[in-house]
Amino acid sequence: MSRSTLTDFKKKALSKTAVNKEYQSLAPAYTLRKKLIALRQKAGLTQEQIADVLHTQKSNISRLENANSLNSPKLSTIEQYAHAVGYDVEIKFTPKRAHNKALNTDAKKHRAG
Amino acid sequence: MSRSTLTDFKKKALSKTAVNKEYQSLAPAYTLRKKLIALRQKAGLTQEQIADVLHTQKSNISRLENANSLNSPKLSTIEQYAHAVGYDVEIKFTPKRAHNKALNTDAKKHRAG
DNA sequence: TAGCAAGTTATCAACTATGATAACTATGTA
DNA sequence: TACATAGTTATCATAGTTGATAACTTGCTA
Repeated sequence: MSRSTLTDFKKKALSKTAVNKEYQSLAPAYTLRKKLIALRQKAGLTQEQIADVLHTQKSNISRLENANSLNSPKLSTIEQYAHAVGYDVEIKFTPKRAHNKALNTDAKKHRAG
Repeated sequence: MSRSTLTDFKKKALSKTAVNKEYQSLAPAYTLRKKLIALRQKAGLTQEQIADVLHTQKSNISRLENANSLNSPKLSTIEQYAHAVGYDVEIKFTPKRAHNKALNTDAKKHRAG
């Protein structure tokens, strides 16, 4: 296992230009969901507890935190989740980084896990 | 007229807890749209030019920048817009500020127009 | 006046995120 | 073993965003 699977996934994802575009939008989604989970655990809440606060179901919270990344949540959904955990949401715009160069993580001897 | 209308709106909005919740979500939406417009103008692009890049229509761009604030865009939509203008999107979570206190703008002798 | 560019608003169809329910896995505990 | 908790996944209906077209306003220019 290890990283050959991930490498293959990247190659496939980058093979087509259209898919490449979608792949690029995966990174922010990933970091978002990791942030959501981190905030919730930091608040010491379960998915079900957040679901109760937001008057929804724990399955929906799970989907938001851990989706296929094929869907993109609404901004209001993120805000509601954030409020339930005690945070406000701010959208920051940073100058766009280089294109596909940034994806050559494997060539950099993979320092990060 | 002048600000009595706005005051009434706030009172109405704050009268019910449910509506209060929606009202609070207006501020982030406002700042977001202002940011979007600022970024576009900074890039020297028109709504139609962005629409072309994203393969959509200028009316949709206008709606995104200047909606009733009754709708909440998808995160991917914001990201696509940002990319068209040369920016990446990052979602920041800041500890939630105080609740309704911040809404007592009228009591502060309304310094802003 | 006419014409053009930029942006807004309204409308409807198509797409998709969300709400809700249920069944499932994994873990811990008695 | 049984039971409970936490989280995941699948499914469908509903709600809401987006796509697309058209008509409109405003400002600028000839």
